[in-house]
Amino acid sequence: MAIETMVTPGGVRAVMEGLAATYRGRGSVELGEPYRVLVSTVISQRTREEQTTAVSQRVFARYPDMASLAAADEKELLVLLAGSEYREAKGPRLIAMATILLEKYGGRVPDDIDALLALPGIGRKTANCVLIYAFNREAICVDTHMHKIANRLGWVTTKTPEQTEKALEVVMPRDLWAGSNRLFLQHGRAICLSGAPPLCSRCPVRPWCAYGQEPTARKR
DNA sequence: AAAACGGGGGC
DNA sequence: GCCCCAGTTTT
Repeated sequence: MAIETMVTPGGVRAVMEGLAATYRGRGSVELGEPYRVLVSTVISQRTREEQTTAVSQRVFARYPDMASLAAADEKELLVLLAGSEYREAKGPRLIAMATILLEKYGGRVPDDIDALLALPGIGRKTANCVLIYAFNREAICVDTHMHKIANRLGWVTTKTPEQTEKALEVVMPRDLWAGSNRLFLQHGRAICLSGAPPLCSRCPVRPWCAYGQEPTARKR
C-alpha cells in the first residue's frame, strides 16, 4: 500500500529546490527581446534545444525584425527552418503571424495571453513562454515534460497540458512559476525520460516522487 | 478528447 | 530503416 502524500505548496517547493540545485539556470529566468523570444519559441515547438538554437540563429541573421519576417519569401524561410519540426506549417504561420503583428501592433509583440493565442501557430505553451521570457510575467508554461513529470510526481492527475497548467497554479508557489519550465525540461531530458523507464536511481527528487516509490517502473 | 500534421537527426 | 521529439490545429 503506497503512502498517500498530500501535495502542498511546501512539498512542491522542496522538489523545485532539488531540481534547481541540480540543473543549469537554478530556476532563474533569462529575459530576451520579445521578437526573438516569440520566433525562437515557435521554432522550438516539438524540436530539440540544439536544433532550436541553430535554426533560430539562421532565421535571426536573415530576418532580424518583425518587418523583415513579414516580408520573407516562404521558400527561403522554409530552407532556413530545416531542422525545426513541422517547418512546412511553421513557415507560412510565422509569416502570417509577423504580418498580423506588423499591421495590428506596429510590429510589437503583445503582452497579453489572449492576443498571443489569437495568432497563427501560437498555443498555450508558446504564449506562456513569451509572457515569461519576453515580459517577465508570472505564468506557467506547460510542455510535454512538465505535464509528464507533474503527473509522475503525483502533484496532479490530468489528461491535458491545460489541465496541468490550471492544477499547478493551485499548488505551486507563484514565485516558482516562471522558472519551472526550464527546470522540468532539463529534468525530463536527462532523467525523467518519456518513453523508456525514467532513470529513477539517478533522480535528485526521487524521495518526493510517487512514480519513484513504485517497486517496478511502469509507463505513465 | 483524439487524430492529423510531417521531417531531421541519432542509433 | 526505425523511433523520438520545448505543440498546434482540426475533427
